[in-house]
Amino acid sequence: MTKKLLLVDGNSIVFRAFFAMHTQLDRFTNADGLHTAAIYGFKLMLDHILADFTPDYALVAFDAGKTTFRTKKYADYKAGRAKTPSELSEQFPYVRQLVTASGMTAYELKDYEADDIIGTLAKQGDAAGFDTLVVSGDRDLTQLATAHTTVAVTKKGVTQTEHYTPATMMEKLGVTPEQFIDVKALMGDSSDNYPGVTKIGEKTALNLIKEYGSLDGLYAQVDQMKASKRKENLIKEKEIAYKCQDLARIRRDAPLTVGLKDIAYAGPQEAALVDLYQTLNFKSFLDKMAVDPAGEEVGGEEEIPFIPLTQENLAEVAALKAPLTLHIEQSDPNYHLAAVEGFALGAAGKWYVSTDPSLLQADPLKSLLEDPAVEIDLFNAKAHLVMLHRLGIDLTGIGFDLLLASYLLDPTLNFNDVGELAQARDYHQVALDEEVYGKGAKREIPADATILGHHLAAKVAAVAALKEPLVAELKQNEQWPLYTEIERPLSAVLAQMEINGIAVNAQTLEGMGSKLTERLAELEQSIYQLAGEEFNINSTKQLGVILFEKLGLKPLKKTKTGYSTSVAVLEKLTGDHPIIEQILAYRQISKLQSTYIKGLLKVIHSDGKIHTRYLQTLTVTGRLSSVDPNLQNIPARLEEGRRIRQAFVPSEEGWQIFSADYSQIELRVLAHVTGDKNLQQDFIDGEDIHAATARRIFHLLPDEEVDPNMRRQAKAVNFGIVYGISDYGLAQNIHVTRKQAKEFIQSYFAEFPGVEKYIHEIVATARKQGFVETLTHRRRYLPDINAKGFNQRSFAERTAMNTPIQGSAADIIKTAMIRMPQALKEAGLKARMLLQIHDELVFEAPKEEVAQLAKVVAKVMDSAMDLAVPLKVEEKAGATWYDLKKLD
DNA sequence: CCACTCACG
DNA sequence: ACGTACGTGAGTGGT
Repeated sequence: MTKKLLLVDGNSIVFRAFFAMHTQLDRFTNADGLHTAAIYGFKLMLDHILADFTPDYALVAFDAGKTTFRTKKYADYKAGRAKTPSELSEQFPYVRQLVTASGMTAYELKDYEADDIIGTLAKQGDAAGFDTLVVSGDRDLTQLATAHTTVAVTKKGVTQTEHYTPATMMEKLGVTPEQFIDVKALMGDSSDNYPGVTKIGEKTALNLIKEYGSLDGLYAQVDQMKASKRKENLIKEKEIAYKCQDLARIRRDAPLTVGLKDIAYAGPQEAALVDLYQTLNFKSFLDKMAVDPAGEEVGGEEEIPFIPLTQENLAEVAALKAPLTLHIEQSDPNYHLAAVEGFALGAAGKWYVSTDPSLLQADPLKSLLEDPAVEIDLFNAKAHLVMLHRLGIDLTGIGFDLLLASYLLDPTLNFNDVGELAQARDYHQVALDEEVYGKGAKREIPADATILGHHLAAKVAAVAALKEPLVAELKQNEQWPLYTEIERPLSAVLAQMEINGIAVNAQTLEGMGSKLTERLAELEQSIYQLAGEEFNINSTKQLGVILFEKLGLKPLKKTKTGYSTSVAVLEKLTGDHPIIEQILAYRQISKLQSTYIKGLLKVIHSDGKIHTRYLQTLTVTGRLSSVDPNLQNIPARLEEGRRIRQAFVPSEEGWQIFSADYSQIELRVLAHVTGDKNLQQDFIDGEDIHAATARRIFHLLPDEEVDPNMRRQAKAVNFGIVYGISDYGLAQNIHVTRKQAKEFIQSYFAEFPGVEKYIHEIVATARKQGFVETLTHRRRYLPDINAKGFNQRSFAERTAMNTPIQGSAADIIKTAMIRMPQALKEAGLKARMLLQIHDELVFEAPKEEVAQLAKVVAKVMDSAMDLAVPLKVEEKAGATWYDLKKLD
């Protein structure tokens, strides 16, 4: 058997682990206040690799200190680096202990970096005929790849890696590992503070090395290059290039004091590991070793005890002391249709479990669930509200919703199951649904009632166990009011809207469908004729071949996998060939047919209505999303698609559809949060906001008219501001040069200085605290705000800007929604709220109620939050969702 | 299971 | 020097 050698770049992996777990920094400390997140992440990664690779020899290399032979040669190398935060540096000694306790050698060498230790040993490994795996968070190490050395670079997180061999490097970058050094020589490395050649980035560097083979090859022929700024730079900075080459090259001959024979992998040293885990308070790793935090042996996966609930002992639940914890297991994520597989309920460690939903409907259990004074804790309140409603039970006293709480603490984490969430929180007494039920088509409820019983009991136990820490975190984040006053009451409002559903006329849809089928057939024939052959028009791959190879049209844009055939591309080709128009029409109609006609017909329930599900814990900004079906993207912009809305009708005779939408809510929020006086004044004056913006940025005189093109451009600038502006993006959008776009933006900032100031401040805030917040303290972490990749960092910066705007607008409409049912009731209205589409609420109401409804709804929406500018609501009513006409 | 395209705010 | 607008869900084709 070939021997296997594992070489780990300790420093870079620990850094990665630290930043990957940065948002959870506070959760990972031991009893002495030592931060442990990076140690934890490092261990996860190590276990992953060891399980995967099973080495015979293993070493983890660390950097020895600030000075190395590189800094001695070049004073600037790695200069200007931010100091390692103390939360991280304090963890390194433990990482080394962990390495040793894991049976591996930890090693550092004066004057050398970890890279050089690894490079040297990898070379020795190759010479000895070993298979070597190098693991690092740094892509520079890919230069070490050979036929027998693979380099694994961590991707997002720590446990996912991307493997580089000479072959995959050639495929991905088009250069050999050796050539990669020369690429670095030209492009430099900003994090290590060596510049490379001016104006040469990764793309250009790769192309040059591909063309000339090497740095030497390039300079041998540099005189023959055609005259250009780049040529000048290359010649002028030849010395720099070679210096950078020297810095980038990892040494393969470092004077190591260990050799392969010294670094045999010894396997985990249990006693040392247990000791260390106890110091660090790593409960989950102790669990895995079947040792409790005090050092006592426990039976690894302890099953949670439960009491089978039956008709006979049902009365016992009346004696349970609130708060109760409840979990109902669904057969399917769609709780409007799912069957109840079983449920668990109890308090203080006493868990009753049953598979018989009729027990829920029997007293005393039913009364308990319907008693507003009895607090019920659970995971996903809305699902429980809907399912219990189907059983005729009106759940009232919701206390703690684990799913909702977790979402508010970090909306980027998405959990579908108690087990996933619990494990992420280091609670390991509950299995994943996937482990118990299997996944996909193989999913099955275990026939053994005891297995199911333990699993459901484990779920309620987990909800109960996680309540206190999550509540504490919400309070610490100033998010408790957001939870109790917005999200928790909202879940009941949403449940009611979903239960209401919206009536859809299937005949109307079918009628439209047959017309569309005819038109599709015509278009299809005409496209085949123009193409000269039959093909699948829906296949972008086949379409690309027809357009760009057979018909010789110009491929204007590429995607990862081939030619782009998106609308933007096709529109530019209109006029070059008659087939283009036909394809655009085909696309439009086929979208309507498959997504909206067929798609909606499939999801009409037996009551003739569509019952969507709003996902309350999905988006990172705080908006809702809608699934099964998505009722937030029913066509509106184009007339042909808009007609789909004719099928959405009131559910009762003599009723109408009524809709109220916030006008320009995001720009109003912008005016509020930036405090910009000019923007605020424009809203207070109540003018057309895009026209007002145009007046300002184009410096129009008071008597000059705003022409439609100016207004259009100003509107695009306004959108751009909300999205986190860039000249490039704006230029793309309104088809002007980047220079012009830049001028528009500068002019905008000159007119709205408060907005410019806000943008700088919010980015600085994000950098400092690691997250941004909305008006209600809804939070989003932005770990990439300090990323070294320009793209990653820029994206985080735009997000820092956009999230408070989009998220605060979501806060406002959510507040209005919560107050709506009460307001309708007090006004004695029968109207029902049916849909929310981000800035719009859709209702159905008796025709004679509409005028009064308009007043009530406007008042609730206007006054939802007190901003520095007025909120404006536009209202419409009509016989169907299509026929809405403005009121007033 | 991912990439592409396109529907919405 | 880098190379994009922010946030979503669904249908289809192709591996």
